[in-house]
Amino acid sequence: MDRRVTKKGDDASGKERPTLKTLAFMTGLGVTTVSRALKDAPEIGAETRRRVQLVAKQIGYRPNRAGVRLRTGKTNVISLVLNTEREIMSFVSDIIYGVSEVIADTPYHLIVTPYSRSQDPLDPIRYLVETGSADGVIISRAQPNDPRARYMLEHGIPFATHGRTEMGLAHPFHDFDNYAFAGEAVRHLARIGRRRLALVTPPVGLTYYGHTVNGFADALSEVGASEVPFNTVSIDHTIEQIRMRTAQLMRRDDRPDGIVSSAAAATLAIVAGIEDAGLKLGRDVDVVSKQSSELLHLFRRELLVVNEDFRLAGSELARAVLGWIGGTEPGSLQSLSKPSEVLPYRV
Amino acid sequence: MDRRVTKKGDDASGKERPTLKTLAFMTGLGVTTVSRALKDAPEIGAETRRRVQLVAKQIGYRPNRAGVRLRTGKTNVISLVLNTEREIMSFVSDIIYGVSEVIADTPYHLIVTPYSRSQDPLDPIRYLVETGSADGVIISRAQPNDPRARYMLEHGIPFATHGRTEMGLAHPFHDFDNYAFAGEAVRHLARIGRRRLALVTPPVGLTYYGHTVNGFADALSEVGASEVPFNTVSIDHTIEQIRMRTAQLMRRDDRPDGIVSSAAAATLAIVAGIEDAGLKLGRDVDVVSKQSSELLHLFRRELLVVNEDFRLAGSELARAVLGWIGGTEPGSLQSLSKPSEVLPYRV
DNA sequence: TTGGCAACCTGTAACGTTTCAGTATATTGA
DNA sequence: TCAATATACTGAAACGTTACAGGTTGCCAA
Repeated sequence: MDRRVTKKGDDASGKERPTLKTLAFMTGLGVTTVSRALKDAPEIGAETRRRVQLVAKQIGYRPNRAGVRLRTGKTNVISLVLNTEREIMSFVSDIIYGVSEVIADTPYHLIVTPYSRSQDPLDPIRYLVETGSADGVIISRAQPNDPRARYMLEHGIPFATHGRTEMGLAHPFHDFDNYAFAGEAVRHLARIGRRRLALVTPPVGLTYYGHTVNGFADALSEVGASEVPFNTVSIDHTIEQIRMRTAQLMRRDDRPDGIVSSAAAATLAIVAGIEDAGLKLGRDVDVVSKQSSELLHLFRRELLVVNEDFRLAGSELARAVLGWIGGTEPGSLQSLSKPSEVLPYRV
Repeated sequence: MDRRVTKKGDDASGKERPTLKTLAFMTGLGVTTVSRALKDAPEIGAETRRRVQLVAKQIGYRPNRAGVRLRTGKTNVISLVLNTEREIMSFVSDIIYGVSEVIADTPYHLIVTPYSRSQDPLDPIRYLVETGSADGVIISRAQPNDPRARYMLEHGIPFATHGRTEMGLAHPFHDFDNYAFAGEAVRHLARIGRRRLALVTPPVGLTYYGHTVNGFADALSEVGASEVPFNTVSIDHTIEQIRMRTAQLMRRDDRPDGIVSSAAAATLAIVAGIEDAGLKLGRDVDVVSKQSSELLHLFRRELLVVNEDFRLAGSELARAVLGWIGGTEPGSLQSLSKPSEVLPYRV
């Protein structure tokens, strides 16, 4: 079955989508000349160039992606690789929009490549590399020793990671300064008189787990507060688990009077746990939490929040991959975003 | 610049990605035969077919997308078109995962095509159709008279809408039964003694605005309760606006004792507004809200919720587009999902 | 024996693009 | 004046795939 409705020939009539051949016919030039004229090649006369570009614009010529891709191998695709189970909800939408903003006026398309719990996180990456499905890749949940980053470096495909790695290899990344966040959180709690602090960590194994834990520990000793260990949960646990274990913790005699939480969803559970234990937020205990949308202050006005902007992260990551694809030194495409101040309830 | 690192020739050695030519060389057959053997064409001998398929699997042959696309026009791409400003956060992530689940074991890729406030919603659709960038499209925020659906029908590109249209034209859709939701909500409120009800509607202009309003009105007269008009906001308004106007409403003498909310984010604002007015949820007023993740019960235990499953919506929409692409009658690819019961706080 | 036919396989062309290796014309240098 | 050279353009080939229009072989009926 031939997909064409009518035979086109060289006549350039009809409603078919224009190709280089159409342009060549209309301008009376060769296909090669047209192709080069459109990309401002120097060996094409200035007038010819303008003429071709004018006609191209007039008839709305758009290069055929399949043609380009087949010939050059360039896909004009950026792939965002996401974990279907563990990714934070607002992260997904914000980062997509952030990426979109940046690639909107480029020829790039964004494809979303998900993988699930059951799979090796390397699987989708291998697929992308082996099939050459993308010119660049964005991954999240970076690990200190990240096999995905290593694999992509080995195979020479440009990528950017959300979060840093610690492999001594330079690659683009964007990260939120979680060391600073945890530190600020501790200092703020200390400032309002809290001395016994607990931390609800990021998932063990991700790089920013370490950053957060270190920021927390360093600030603790700086302000002379003490830590109440709370290693039984991380923000990757379910709402129910976090809630239950927080309640357990808060019923103990040596319970904390301040908690630092690395994610908004976990914070909802933490607060529920606190209240399950019959305690009151703001009186018996204060909680500082990261959030990426303005919801926590509506939830409990007593919550102390620090904002992390995922849309910004998306934009930065997109800029970074595009930069690398465009030939910029990967080591220079790294950015770290500083946390906002700890914000108390605004009336 | 030629992208190939080494000249391949016909020798099938090296680390290049295998093509039909490679397979042809290895099996000693012609390229055409290999191509047909892989798609189980009847004019290929049974043994040859098995042999080719075996070799193909062994060396991990994967058809080149650009080749197929160029030759056949088939992109193997589904595009999800999203509004960057107005889309509900959890909607984006859940629907993406829902779609992904379905296309995971197909050759399809998912591309996300966003558009913003400033643009005509038809723009991205036109782009997709004109450039032939996708085999199928999923759109959200369906309107009774939806120019996007009309355009795609006219241009013969398969699509599915999240929400129904009312143009008398058959096309695939998935929708949540918001008429039933609003009705159930009203009946539940009546059952617990609420008589003066207000509705926070979906965005005016979307089809499900009408469904919701009608379900609300019909149930009101069924149970003999009265409506407190609250037309100054919809769930597309900002948190601040909803909060402020809810507070205003709740300070009036004729304030409602029951509110039905069409979205979780709006509900947070509504509750804040209620409390701003010095009233207490569950005592002075009850609120029934739709939600798509389990957060509202953590927020205020007194909230009454109905769950809407966006991941399911994503799966259904994907199945629908794929069905249409596969030749199924579009009119038969329609589904409506019934709301859960109104759930009070679970201990 | 021969013609016909089924079963199985093959080469060529085309999709739209870019690159390579030119060609034709005008311009320059001596 | 003639050759060398720069300028402006061109055709053919190739990327990997599929559709079309054959080609060979073997077998059977006449």
